[in-house]
Amino acid sequence: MTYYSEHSKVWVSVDCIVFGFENNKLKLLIGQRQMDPGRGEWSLYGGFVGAEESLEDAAHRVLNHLTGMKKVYMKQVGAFGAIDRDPGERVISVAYCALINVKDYDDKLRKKYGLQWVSLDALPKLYSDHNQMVKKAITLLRRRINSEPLSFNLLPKLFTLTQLQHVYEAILGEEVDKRNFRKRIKQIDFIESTGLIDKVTSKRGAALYRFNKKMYADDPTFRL
Amino acid sequence: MTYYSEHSKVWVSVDCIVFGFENNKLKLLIGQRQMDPGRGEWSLYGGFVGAEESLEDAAHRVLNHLTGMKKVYMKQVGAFGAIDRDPGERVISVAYCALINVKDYDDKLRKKYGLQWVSLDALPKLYSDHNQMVKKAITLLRRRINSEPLSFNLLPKLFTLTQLQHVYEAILGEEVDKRNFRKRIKQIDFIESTGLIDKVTSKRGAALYRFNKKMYADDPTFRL
DNA sequence: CCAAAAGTGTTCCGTCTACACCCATGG
DNA sequence: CCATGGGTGTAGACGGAACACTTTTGG
Repeated sequence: MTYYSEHSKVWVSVDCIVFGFENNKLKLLIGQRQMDPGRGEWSLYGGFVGAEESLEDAAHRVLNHLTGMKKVYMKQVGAFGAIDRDPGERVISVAYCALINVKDYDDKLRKKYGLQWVSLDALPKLYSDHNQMVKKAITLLRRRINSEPLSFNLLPKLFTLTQLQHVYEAILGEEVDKRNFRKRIKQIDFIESTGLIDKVTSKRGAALYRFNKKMYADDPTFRL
Repeated sequence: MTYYSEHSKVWVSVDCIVFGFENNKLKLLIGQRQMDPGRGEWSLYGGFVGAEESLEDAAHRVLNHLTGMKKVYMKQVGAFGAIDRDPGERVISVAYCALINVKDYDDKLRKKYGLQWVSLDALPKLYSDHNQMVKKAITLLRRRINSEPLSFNLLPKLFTLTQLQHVYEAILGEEVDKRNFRKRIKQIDFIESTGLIDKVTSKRGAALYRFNKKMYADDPTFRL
């Protein structure tokens, strides 16, 4: 197959931009590089794409390796291919954005890999072009949060409306009016009230809601 | 650098999704593959990414080679990396979307490469996953046309409001109210009327407008 | 003189926004 | 009993959508 062999191959990696939500803040999972080049620098977690796996598979493999979690929401952010983006060799990287519920994530695994949840407003300089990747991921999140049910991925299965509102505020970076927010939520029938009451976060108790996936699949219309 | 060499490299290509606007229709530039695998199938035009060029550079190189045009509007659509997406070898491809003014494109070059402008509603089955790429590109276009000044790339420097409206209708796939459209355009100060009149497309004559790039750069706010 | 495209305002309706007070309970 | 977070409605502003006729001129 000489047609292909005239051309050169390159390394391709995936980098995972893992967002979580904690203390009413949007957080990013980063670690310090254990290898050269860039040993010690803050970095997203990534991995090379194998010869026998798709980009999506590679991204899920890396994330699963890190967190033990499967079926996580992931979306491609884009391919990053500047020649010298990696200080070692020429590597093209495809960034993927994942949204996880921090509570579902085994903290022992987090510590095992030396990873940290860092608040987005306090994000340090990251390795290579990883800051760019994060920036693009946030732009995408902001653009999509009003037309796709993303936010539930950052919350437990059962959540209160106040929690949900805080997720929106964290992603949009601005405050939201409580009454207007709840008014709109009520019009969305796949966000349904379970009869349950959460007594942990408030004395009075707050109604617990959940995202009805099937109902959404039947009529995937979402406008917030 | 054993850290890298443990992993396998892959071929990476770019594919250009070239949109044009003609006869009030959005058109796509495609050709028939001249090489195996897939010889004779309709296809986007692509090329391998060289060891010494960035993804953007590769996309521009391919487009420039095809059309002779430089400084064309291009935007990354995404990376496509299913294992068997290319029937020959494992190739990961990054799709780029370009918007060009058909009139600026030398038709001799088009014929030289055997390319055709095909209306989007009559798009044939394309090679590999190219239909998916096109679909994603259109989704992106639709989403962005109201928040970014894309449409001017499909028109000559001077254009009439009716032409501009037709571009919107072609991209959105639905009719637009003339009076409402013009009302909104008037509020955008970087779409400015030159004093000129176009007598080609109408007997009465229509005012020619242009996109003032500098004015937009000063205040890049765009809401249509 | 007529066909063909350019150009022009107003009204209505629905949506978004701003805004303040009572409720229930644990400590 | 009080501090804390949960829960509720309305009025006014704004923006988008619907809608029809006059103008110009080349052929």
